[in-house]
Amino acid sequence: MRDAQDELFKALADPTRRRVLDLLAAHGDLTVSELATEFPNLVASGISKHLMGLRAAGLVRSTRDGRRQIYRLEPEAFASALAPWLAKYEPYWSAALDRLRVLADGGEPGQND
Amino acid sequence: MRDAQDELFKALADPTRRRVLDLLAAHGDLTVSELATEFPNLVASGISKHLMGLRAAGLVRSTRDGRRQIYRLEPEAFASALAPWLAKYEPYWSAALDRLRVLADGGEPGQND
DNA sequence: TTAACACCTTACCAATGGGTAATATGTTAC
DNA sequence: GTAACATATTACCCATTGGTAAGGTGTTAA
Repeated sequence: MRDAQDELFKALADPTRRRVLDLLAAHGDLTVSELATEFPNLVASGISKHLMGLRAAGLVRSTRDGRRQIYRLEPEAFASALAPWLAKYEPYWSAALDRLRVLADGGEPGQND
Repeated sequence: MRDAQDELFKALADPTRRRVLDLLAAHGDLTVSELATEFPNLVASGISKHLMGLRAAGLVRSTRDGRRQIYRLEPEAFASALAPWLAKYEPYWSAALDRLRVLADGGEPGQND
């Protein structure tokens, strides 16, 4: 685990892991099985491996509940790895983000993507 | 080029490419040779390959000046791929970014990282 | 205590990716 | 025109990675 920023972007490189993070960000706590139902084209051990990766990167944390393992986002680690990089590029993304927010205010409510 | 967001995060996964983007964001226009001097442990064709990758992802653009190739950031593509993802996680990073900004105001001036 | 369950771990495979070396292409300088 | 230059392209190597399959560990239920 050399650099947190490195770990973060390596974790974000895979669409499955990004989706896992999305789900955890949206729903809070989720078990492995609950996550697995969102990836029907993937075998259980595949999910597990991705979760291990995210845990190794410090982006998620897991606790045990009986025979189930509950995963949740680790917001501080996530944010503290991301923020310095974001700060460098703020002039580039801030305007685009503002435009998105305006669209979201005027448009139909619901999930964005 | 299936998804712009996918291309973006795949491009950001490599530290060399992130550094190239950093340099372009900081200095504006740079030739391949100028970029190459920042990576003494890398052979010229290696840089070229990374630049091709960034160009394929639409994150940089290149123009010709005689026998030199000038690369620059493509801010709109960069921002428009990043913004929707950022919006989803805004609650997570915004506080950390605020803290960074406060530190930057009170601390010594210079490059952040 | 035995069976089903939830998840992890390991072994293995094919594909991708970052790196170099060598070769091509186009451009300025001589 | 020929040589040096700047960059791109190709071929190749090795490490990493995403995926599956199979087996292991601990836990609840019967």
